[in-house]
Amino acid sequence: MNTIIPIPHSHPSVALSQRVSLDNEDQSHRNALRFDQNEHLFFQGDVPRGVYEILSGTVILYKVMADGRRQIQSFASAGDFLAMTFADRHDISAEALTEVEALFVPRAAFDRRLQEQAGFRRSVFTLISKMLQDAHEQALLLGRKCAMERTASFLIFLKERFHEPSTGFTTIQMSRSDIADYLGLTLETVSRMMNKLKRSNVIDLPQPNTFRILNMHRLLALAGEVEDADSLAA
Amino acid sequence: MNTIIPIPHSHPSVALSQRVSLDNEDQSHRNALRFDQNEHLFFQGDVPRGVYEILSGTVILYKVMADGRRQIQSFASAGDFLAMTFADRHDISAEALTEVEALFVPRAAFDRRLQEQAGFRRSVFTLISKMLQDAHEQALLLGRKCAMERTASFLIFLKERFHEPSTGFTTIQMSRSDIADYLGLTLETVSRMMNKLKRSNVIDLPQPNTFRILNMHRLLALAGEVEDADSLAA
DNA sequence: CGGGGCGTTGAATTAATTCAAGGCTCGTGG
DNA sequence: CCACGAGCCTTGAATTAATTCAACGCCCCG
Repeated sequence: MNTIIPIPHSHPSVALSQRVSLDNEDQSHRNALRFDQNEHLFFQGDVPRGVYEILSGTVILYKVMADGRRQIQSFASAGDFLAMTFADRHDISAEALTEVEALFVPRAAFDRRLQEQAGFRRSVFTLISKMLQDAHEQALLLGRKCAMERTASFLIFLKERFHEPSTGFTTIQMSRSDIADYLGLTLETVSRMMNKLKRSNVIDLPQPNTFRILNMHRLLALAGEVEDADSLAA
Repeated sequence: MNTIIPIPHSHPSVALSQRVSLDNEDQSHRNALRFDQNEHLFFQGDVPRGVYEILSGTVILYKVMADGRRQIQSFASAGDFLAMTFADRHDISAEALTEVEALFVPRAAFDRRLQEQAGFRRSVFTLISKMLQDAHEQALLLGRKCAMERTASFLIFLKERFHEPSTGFTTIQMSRSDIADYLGLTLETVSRMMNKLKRSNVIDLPQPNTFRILNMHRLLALAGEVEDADSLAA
């Protein structure tokens, strides 16, 4: 999962061979699909055929450049719709970070629901509004925040999204390399920032993929969300 | 226009006092509005009341952090819809870069058109798809491209959007500071990159705000759009 | 003529990357 | 059962891309 994707734009044959689950499309529309970890739901460059509604698991959406540099756009999980595009090609790839269950809704059926169900249309619009706002927030992070601010912001995001009340901890589902490609940093920098937060007792990080926020106020300040001066960002 | 905005979230009273044009809202719905250069259509934090359809001019959409750092999200011009959000607050501010004419459509009227006109709904969805794709492209630029690649990408974007066939040149409507806040760089770096492109005859830059692409192939390579090795990026 | 706003350029500084080495964990096979 | 290797993660040192700080030039307007 952590290696550079060698094929920026999948050739149709390649894409098909890797997406065995999509064979189900033809058997029955609005089908439940299963994707293994690291399997792709679709590739940048593919022709969109319908919308995926995630039922369980986590998907990463990303873009790659010709030389392999990767930018992860977002993480999608239960309740999210993917590929709600009217473009003739997917501009991003979608890869299962964990095992994923999804509902596939062909474009025509999706269109019909938009037409006929006002409530559905409203919730889709709300979802898209949220996606755009997230994209704005991400642009601010990538364009204007330093490494520590990005990392702190990310940990807050993770907690809001993946916190497990039972243990009080949050599991980091993705590798340092994935985090780096989401935050526009290198994996070494991500590691350094996280361990710096650990050493300064802002977070508890018993394992590389499990953490707990010890000082939320401080973390918010470090994330640049509060008008607080020099905490320990430098 | 180039100074840091001192008020990240406008207080309602402040926002109203600056948006005199909005007084028209109550006189007649679906009203044509005029905004002077540097006037705001709305502020980050305002309650959205409807959608703006740009008829002429250019608008910048941006976010500011508590300490004044600014990230410009996008430029909107004729045909674009702004504030198509279902959130209860604007997450970004919209400022007229030039004199702007816009149509204001109250949210209820916009909803109705969405419900009743399939063609309108489709074109709105297509527009939103495009906005999301642009946001993805921007995230890739901000997260993974170096200063020269960002600058080259921006010049190509400007040309596609603002090229004037009559003169063969493209006018740069915004300041170096605006460009920097769009590209996640400093204004000095933007200036350096542009003049480097000028010195190497990739572009013609007779005035700071007017340019013409002399070597598109080279510029595309520098933008990271082509699998080309070391052009002169460094 | 003077001054403000923008843009350019150089020099010093710094934040983040790159390169390199080593450590931990887990699964597999001897 | 332990050894070994692969895959991640961490950490340090050197390097570099971009920023910061500073000065200056240009152009337009009062």
